[in-house]
Amino acid sequence: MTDVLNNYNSEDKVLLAVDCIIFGFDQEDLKILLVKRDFEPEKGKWSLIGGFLKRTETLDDAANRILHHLTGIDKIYMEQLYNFSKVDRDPAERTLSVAYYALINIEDHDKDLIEQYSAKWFSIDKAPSLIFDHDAMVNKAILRLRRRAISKPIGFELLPEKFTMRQLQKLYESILNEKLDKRNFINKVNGLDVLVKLEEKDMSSSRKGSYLYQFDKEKYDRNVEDGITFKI
Amino acid sequence: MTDVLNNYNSEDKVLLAVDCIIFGFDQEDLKILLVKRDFEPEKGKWSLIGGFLKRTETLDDAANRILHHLTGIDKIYMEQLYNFSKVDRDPAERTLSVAYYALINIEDHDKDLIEQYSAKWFSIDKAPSLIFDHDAMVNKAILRLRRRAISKPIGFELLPEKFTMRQLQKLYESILNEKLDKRNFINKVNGLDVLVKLEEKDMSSSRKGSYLYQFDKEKYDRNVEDGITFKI
DNA sequence: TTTTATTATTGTATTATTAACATTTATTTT
DNA sequence: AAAATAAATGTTAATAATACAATAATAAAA
Repeated sequence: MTDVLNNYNSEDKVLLAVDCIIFGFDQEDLKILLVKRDFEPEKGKWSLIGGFLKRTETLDDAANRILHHLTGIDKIYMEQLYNFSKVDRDPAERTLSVAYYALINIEDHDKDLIEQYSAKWFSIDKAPSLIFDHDAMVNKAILRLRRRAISKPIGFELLPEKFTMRQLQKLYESILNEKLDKRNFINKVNGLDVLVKLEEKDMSSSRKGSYLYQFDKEKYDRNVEDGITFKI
Repeated sequence: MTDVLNNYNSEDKVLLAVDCIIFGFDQEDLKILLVKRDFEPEKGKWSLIGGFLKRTETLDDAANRILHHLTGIDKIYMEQLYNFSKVDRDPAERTLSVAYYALINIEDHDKDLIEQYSAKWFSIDKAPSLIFDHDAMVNKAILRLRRRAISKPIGFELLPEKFTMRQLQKLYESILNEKLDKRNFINKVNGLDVLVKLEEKDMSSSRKGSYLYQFDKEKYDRNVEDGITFKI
């Protein structure tokens, strides 16, 4: 690159990390996926799944590549969260990090495979403290997740294909970190008209059994567009 | 830095730009501040106010430094918007850009000084098309601004210290890009209990004159905390 | 001084949404 | 047959949002 085309030459270049906050849900708790870091600095400590941006890829690409490389998880939808840029956030070298977050259904992904990569699921409130500013990243991601959960129905990503109302409610309760009223929750969800009630019942939780529901992608897209609120 | 301390050495480094979407309001239109780019590539075209991150500063610092350097505007609150990372977004060299946005009161800042730096205010819908992906940045910023405007009262930043209800309504109408009902707007705003009504009147707009209002910072902080909605 | 023109100010009735709240039903186990 | 368990269901009250138009204050013009 010559000086004729640009005068960027005197500008500083930096390392750009991408760190992923992967949320999962196991019918009880909201969880995040962490890895034991296998290189210096902070080798051996728990951290978010992360890596470095390559010159030839977008941040979205990098996030997916890194997640795949460290967990085997493939092609999930991640959303950019924030750029963390404290000058000494990584003691080894000036590095900025772009945090990404995603929601996945724990069951959809091979647990053994994930553990084999030495990644591990932790309940949000039982997670170890993390390297660098990763705790701050997780906190920010939780806030974002909460805002998202009340502006549109979440569930597609975190629940199995078929789920009970109770499961959906538990998911919401763990995201919002508060108890919700059963009847109001169901009324609200039904009002959104994005679910189909199946004939099928889930018998695992009670004698009576509870109906299973499914998201209806078409209805979802038709009805959810304009930022409905889900405050319950 | 030695290999013992880290193994980042083989990682790519990139240029990181910071581009600022500066919103202003002149009692009529929502505006953005643009500059004529004075270096290659795309020299002479209109662009957002931008520059490069230095190794020794945070992104927030860089945004403020760049804004100050190009417009003389100092120490305003800017918020990080998004990191734009298309591989060929800058044809000259692999560069990512972190967009920041801010709201300022046009009158508060020396217009001549700003123009002297060859920066210029443009109404949102009359702005020229911009270099690279800057139009996409502006669009994203407008969406963010809209969401912010309905989740908490905006005005502090964009209006003069004393303003009329009509001005505040005009501001909202230009952000949301829709007509609002006078009476409902006023009722809603008064319901928030963040303004103080002054004795003083603004006589410039009518024979009757209209009362001036001021934001009450304390009330604002007390009442606005928990994400009230401003949907009107 | 009266009239006219202009913009500001104000309130109510209706509708929609949210919140609070407890009983009955289906089924299996004892 | 009784007991135990979790699921399913609806109403009322409170609050918030919306639609809507007449009156008041003043300066300028006649």
